[in-house]
Amino acid sequence: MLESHQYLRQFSIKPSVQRSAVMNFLLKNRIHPTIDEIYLALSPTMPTLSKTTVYNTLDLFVERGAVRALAIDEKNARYDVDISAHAHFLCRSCGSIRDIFDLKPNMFHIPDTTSFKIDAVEISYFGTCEKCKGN
Amino acid sequence: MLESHQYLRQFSIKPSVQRSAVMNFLLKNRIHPTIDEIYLALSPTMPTLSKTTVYNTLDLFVERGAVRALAIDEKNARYDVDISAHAHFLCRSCGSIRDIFDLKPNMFHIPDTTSFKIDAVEISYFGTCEKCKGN
DNA sequence: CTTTGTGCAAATTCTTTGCACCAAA
DNA sequence: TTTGGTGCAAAGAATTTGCACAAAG
Repeated sequence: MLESHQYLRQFSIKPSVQRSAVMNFLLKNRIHPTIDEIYLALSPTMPTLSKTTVYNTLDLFVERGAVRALAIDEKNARYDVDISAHAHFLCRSCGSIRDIFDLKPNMFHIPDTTSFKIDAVEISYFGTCEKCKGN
Repeated sequence: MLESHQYLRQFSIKPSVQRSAVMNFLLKNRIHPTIDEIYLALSPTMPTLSKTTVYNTLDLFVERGAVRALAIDEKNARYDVDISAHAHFLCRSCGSIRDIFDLKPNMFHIPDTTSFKIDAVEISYFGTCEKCKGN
């Protein structure tokens, strides 16, 4: 939890008990969780935690560049602490998301456009994960 | 409108007045519209049209492969009649979406994975469009 | 007739907002 | 104190569901 505390400072985020707990969860659980998953995971040990705070916290994290908000899941917002260039795979059946690191770096290249300005790329794959394939 | 009628048959979709109107709108307005935009555009000339029907219709179109549902916009579902391989650009400021066709075809290549099964790719760019750049 | 499609209203789900209280500097 | 953070309850927005009626074959 101390790690999370320090980690937040790197992004000029003032650590609070709640913020450190959320960041700690993100760092230890690389599952691209939804707001609800984060809330449900933390509320047992932090009974006073509110979902509003989880929303506020992640908005702040995204604004400060500490986490990426993913657009891959139409249903819920998903968050990723890994801000390096990589793609994602969403299982349509169970909704789990996994990282895809082994792509050519040029896939994440941002095209040079004169008319409009691109500042981010997101590469998403969809399909069925190994667990769901069997069913 | 007759075109839309024929177009739907290609995807084994039984044309109804509503379905043809929705498909006609999609074919003539390549703006990756939301459900609401489609509904608002059609309801003046089809006063009895309901939003439920627009939802049902697009679910059917997606299921039959006649349109693609885009995950690029966190707020609303967006639909694209162009099912060829291409990427999208979302303007964070005004929410407009434009097509990006000039990408290397290998960007849309689906990686061979043994464990899980990929069936679709989506490449999304984010930034500011020319109109919004000025403001 | 029988099956399929449509549309209303209600319900659900996710997210945002307003505001009062708490905590840290 | 004063500023910023938290959390409750209510509001808002997008989507889904249940069901009755209409249309098509």
